[in-house]
Amino acid sequence: MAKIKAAKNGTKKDVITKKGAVLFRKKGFAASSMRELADNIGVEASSLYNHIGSKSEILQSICFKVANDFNMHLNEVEKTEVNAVSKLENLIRFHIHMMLDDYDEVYVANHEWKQLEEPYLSNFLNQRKIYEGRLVEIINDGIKSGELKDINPHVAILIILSAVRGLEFWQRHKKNVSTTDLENDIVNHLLKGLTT
Amino acid sequence: MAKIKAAKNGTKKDVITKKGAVLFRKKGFAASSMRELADNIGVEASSLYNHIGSKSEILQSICFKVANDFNMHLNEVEKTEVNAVSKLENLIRFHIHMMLDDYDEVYVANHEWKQLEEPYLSNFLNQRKIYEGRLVEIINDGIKSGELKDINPHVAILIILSAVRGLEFWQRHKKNVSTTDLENDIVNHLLKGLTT
DNA sequence: ATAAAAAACTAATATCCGTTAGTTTTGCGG
DNA sequence: CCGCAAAACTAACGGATATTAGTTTTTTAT
Repeated sequence: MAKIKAAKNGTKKDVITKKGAVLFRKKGFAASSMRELADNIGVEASSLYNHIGSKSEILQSICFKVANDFNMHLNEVEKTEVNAVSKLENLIRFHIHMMLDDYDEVYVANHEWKQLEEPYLSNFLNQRKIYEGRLVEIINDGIKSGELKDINPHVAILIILSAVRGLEFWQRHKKNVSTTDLENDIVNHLLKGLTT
Repeated sequence: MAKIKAAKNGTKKDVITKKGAVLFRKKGFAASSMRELADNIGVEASSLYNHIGSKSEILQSICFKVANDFNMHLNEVEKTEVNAVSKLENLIRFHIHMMLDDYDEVYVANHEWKQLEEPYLSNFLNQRKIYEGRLVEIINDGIKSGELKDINPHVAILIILSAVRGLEFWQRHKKNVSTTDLENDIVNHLLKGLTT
């Protein structure tokens, strides 16, 4: 009946993946059915299989697209020749933008990666481990150069990544604060603290 | 066959709820089956219904027990007559302890509340909103008294709560850092910042 | 020891799930 | 306008799911 409308510069698989990200964010991957996803697109469930291989493949597309975006940006940051604090700030701002711009996809990658099947699960976790290791190295550089306090770099990364992830709760307050204010508040809090 | 062993000072429902928390944390609520939960306990799935009303009820027990623990502690903190920073530090340390001591339950309450059915879902979200509002008030007091920088209190709470939630990723590194060191690092980072 | 209560078991039901097969419709290039 | 490929449809599959009913076993209290 109704055909899947492919947005310009996007395949029909992309449409399914995007709608999947929205649905999986709202209800969770396991609690979302292919019939429900098809309904949201305006098509029968079986029709989806003309474009994708399986339900699991949708989740894979979402998770690895997000992981790749973060990896690519970190590559760029590492190339720049600035001090550690500048790199950190750059990364924090990128994470914030990803969280705000690709909300559904980032949310799903953060929350539903557990539902990935092997070997994708191991692959995903491994990529994350490596990513965090590279961030820890930046913190270590900052400590060596005296820019940063001598704290446990793993703890610092944990706090920074988690704090930014917390933006998933921000959708409610969106109206009251501008994105730039929000960004600056977060960077300031994480780098310079809360107390006077 | 094998009966459910009730731990001393706990009903059999408590045993099911605890095992449910572990299972739901590992696999997610929707992806966990009553048969699998029963297997973990060493019993047939139908036997569980002698002790609980439904699968959903297990999730409710977990989520509202956690919410209640946090509310009760906040009550105590609000009664104390100390400055805002002391209250904040107290709360941060409590969140850390809850995260480390009741890991499975807190994790499930944080991640699986979406699977609650109405009216429990609305009730849970409402409790959370009120809780965060009370935290915001503490931040506001701290700003008024000059203890805290003049930043958006909602953003501050967002960052603090999220950073502490990030401890769910800590289980891997547990071995390398003592709990007290971890606690102090987090409090310091959140209150005093990362830069020198 | 025995009766009552608690909690286990087996078996079954209706529903929903992802996915496949086979068929029909749609839309574009010639 | 025809033919072919893409993509929709209907129907069905086998399997898993939460839950119930009915029965038997186990524990508890007298």
